[in-house]
Amino acid sequence: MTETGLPASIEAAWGVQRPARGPKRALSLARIVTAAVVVADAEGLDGLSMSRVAAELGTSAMSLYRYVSAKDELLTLMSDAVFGDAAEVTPGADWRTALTELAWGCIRGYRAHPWTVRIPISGPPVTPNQLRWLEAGLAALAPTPLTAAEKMSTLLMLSGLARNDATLAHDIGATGDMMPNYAKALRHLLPQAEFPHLFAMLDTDVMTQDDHPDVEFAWSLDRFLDGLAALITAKSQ
Amino acid sequence: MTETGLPASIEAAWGVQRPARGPKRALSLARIVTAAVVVADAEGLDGLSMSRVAAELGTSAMSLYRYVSAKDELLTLMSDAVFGDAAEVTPGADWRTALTELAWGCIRGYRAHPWTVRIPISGPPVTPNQLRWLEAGLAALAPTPLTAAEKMSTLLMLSGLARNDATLAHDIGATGDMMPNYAKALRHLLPQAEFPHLFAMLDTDVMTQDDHPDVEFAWSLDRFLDGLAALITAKSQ
DNA sequence: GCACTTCTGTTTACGTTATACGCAGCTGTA
DNA sequence: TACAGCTGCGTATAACGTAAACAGAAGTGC
Repeated sequence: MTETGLPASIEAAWGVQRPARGPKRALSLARIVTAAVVVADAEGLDGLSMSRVAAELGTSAMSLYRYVSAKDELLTLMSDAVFGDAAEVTPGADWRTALTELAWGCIRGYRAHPWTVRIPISGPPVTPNQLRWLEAGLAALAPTPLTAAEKMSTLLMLSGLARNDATLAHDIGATGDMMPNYAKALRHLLPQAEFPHLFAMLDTDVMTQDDHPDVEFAWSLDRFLDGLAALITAKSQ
Repeated sequence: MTETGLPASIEAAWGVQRPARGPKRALSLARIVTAAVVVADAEGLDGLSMSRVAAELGTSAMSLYRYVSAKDELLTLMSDAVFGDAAEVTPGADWRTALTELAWGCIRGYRAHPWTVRIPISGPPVTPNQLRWLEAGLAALAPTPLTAAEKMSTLLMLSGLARNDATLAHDIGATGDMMPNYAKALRHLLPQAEFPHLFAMLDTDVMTQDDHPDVEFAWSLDRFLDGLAALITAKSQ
């Protein structure tokens, strides 16, 4: 904790240096975070232990605590690192295409590093890439007649939409191979009288045959943006 | 694992009995789950250990493994227990009010037991209350011209919306007391030149003064339902 | 009524985890 | 040059989930 009330590692991520006394530092926060991302990519979030990350860097687990005061902080920084290029928007785009690009930027990060969704959100956004994404979203919404609160709600919902899609793709899709079994299990277990619509759904190939996940997210995103567009045009009159 | 390929505890939740040999069972799955919910309510998900749940019931930790083969299964059942009354819809309601009620049913569960959002989704829905909720949603959407895939996408998005709202309310709202500090911290840390819109947002009271969370969710929900209504009327011609 | 089987709760133990503590040495400043 | 403070590192600790083995209880078949 420092003057800002934020953990020192977060400040370090923003480039705040600490007084340089003592021996040269053997590691850096950036190296630790990238090593942790490598481990998580290879072995998942369950395989990510401080020892494992330290082994990747050739040091001991406790050395990392010189840079990060708890594992949660490392997770927060890992989560931020994943969204390095999620905030890039083609300049001059209207709000709808800009928001679409921002949403797909999130999806890109989630698809590349699916473990990200398992990291608990530990508070309001404070890391550089997260705030860059927020800034880009606010810039895109600046010309619209939405109130400040509505802009924030819009962006919170947008990122939540992406996170939700990634969660489903990761956790349900992981067991996607047993989807045929899934339908069979439901048919055995459910009392058909109480679940008529669900039984009808099992007969279609919707449950077993998964669409390309991008199609599903694009659909959800378009529903939301349609609703938002309706509000914007209504307020523009 | 049994014939359905599902864990025995899940089948037990559906009322499948096992052959009754050996001593009388001292506990029941339902008692274990409710005890675990009590513990999680009191001490959060981090404070929920098998020993802690067992202590709540006056037995030892290993006893629980006669009913649940892993902690994850217990978590799944806890998550299901929270949504006991989320699937209740006033009969005869049109699709929009029915979906609204279903969404608020989720929110009710999340608000009462915020730790639910931290439980990872371990697969497609298989527990009774989750499937009841799904069935109610499919029933509400039955009169609409949406395709089967679109109905599923709609309900997946609806539950994701609620989950997202709960996640934000829980993780960000937990640190809500330090929200004034948050704005101050950002002002200190961010380079203003790169974050003009965010700085402007900090001057409003949107970041610090949090609305009643229900307002925010209602807004998000209405945006989505507006977009869905547009699609439905377009398809109805 | 009795052996056998099956299921019960419990005990013990193991492997991992995050991380608190303490030490020895390096380095920038006075 | 002295020293204060920070460095990396090894060790130690407490808690966790759960595998394996065990003694006893309750049904089943003869």
